[in-house]
Amino acid sequence: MPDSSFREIRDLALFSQMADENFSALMRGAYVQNFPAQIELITEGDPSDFLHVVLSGSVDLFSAWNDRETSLATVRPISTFILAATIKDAPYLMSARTLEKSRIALIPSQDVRAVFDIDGNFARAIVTELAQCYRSVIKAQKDLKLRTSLERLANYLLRQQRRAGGAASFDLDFEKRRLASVLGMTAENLSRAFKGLQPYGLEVDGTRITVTNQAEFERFAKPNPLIDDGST
Amino acid sequence: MPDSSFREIRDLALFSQMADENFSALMRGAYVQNFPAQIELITEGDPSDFLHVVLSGSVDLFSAWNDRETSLATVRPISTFILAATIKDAPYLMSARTLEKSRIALIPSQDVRAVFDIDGNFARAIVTELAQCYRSVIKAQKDLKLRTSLERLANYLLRQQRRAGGAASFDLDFEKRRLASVLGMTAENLSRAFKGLQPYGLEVDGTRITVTNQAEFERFAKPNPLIDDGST
DNA sequence: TCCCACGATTGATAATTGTCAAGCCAACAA
DNA sequence: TTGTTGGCTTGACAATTATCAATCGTGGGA
Repeated sequence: MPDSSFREIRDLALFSQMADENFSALMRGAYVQNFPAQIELITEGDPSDFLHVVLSGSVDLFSAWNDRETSLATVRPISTFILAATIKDAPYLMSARTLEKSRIALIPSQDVRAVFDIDGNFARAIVTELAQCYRSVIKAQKDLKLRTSLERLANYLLRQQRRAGGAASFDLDFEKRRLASVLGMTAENLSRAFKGLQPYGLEVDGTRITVTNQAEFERFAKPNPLIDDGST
Repeated sequence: MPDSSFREIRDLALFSQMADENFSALMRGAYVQNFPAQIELITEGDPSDFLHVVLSGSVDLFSAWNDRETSLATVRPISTFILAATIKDAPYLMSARTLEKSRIALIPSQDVRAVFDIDGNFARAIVTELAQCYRSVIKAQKDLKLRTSLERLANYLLRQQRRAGGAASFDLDFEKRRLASVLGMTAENLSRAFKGLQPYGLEVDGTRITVTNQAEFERFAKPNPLIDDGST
């Protein structure tokens, strides 16, 4: 594994506090690979052989049942995914595919579990990471169960606006069909939802979004830190 | 804290492997309390002062937004809740209320975090617990996004049937209005959903459920271990 | 015993969301 | 340039789900 990737991973909160020798042990069995877009990295139900770290690009976590499919999350650099499956030595609950050309580090799950057993700092870092993940999913759950699709879209846009720096105009960071899936609706419905938000101060031009009336838009969206704040 | 409660808690996977002295330290600040039914134990948004352990009775975890409310989970003995908030020292994402007369142990979050920092076994146990919780929520998410309400109900009934021992007849373990909320639908819809499942081999008499045609019912429900299995 | 409270059910209706088919448009390759 | 592809949009329609109002039934409490 090249030194630069090594450094990037070491700097992750998950790995930064562990003992040098344990980190080295983890990296010995690890390797970095470049994947083109639209490659299925893992398939739900498979045993969790590797902990994955997205170094560049982006990865879609999705799941299918009975001919239906839904996106559950997007993983962006630098972060890991399927940590829970790795720790529990349980099958993946989600499939993963690259959204674009991506560089991914693969760390054998076995090694992760072994180091987890002997390195308290690593174990504690994992706790923090898992607690964070858990709370994110709970928020997503509340978003889904408490809001209509129009409200989910409005709040998604506010979150995206904030991530993009807070300006009135910003770009969507992925294609609308996937956004629809993430928000739990069809692409057609998303299209109509964008229209439905215009009366509340939204303008859409392709992938370019402009909030023309921030106050009115927020009055409609009613964002809530216990659902929409990424940090807590 | 009475010895019996002490023992029950000690036997939980979360606490069973930690050092005696650390467990004692945790228990010193803890106390057990009896609550009547319908008491709000915690409120979302509040700081997480205590890790809760349900010793008897049951607790509903729910959340509200914009005058709507939804049940996210039910906690039954013997298990803990709001572990993630405690660990992260972050506000509760859900409110909790007793569904019936319940005995709850309260362990100061501060103590939990302190012991977590010094006891590797405790930290590892927390990881396992959090990973389990995380995967449960992911399954719930998939259930919500991939299935219609009829399908969610059918699969819920199959899970409940299994929990109850697998016999064709079994009882619902809580009132229908709450079941509706858990399944993400209205009580009226649930009522109709029960009717809608009759053609697939289901009989309902009040709280008594009978699967009259197991094969046909499962053919409709299409249960999937990656959504419906509690263990993995 | 009767009455009340409360959850469950039902019917009527409306809102929301999904499905299907067609058309639009920009990107891209021949 | 032309043709093709794929994503996005639109319209018409159907299915699903929610809302509102009324009723039913059961289990306490007076």
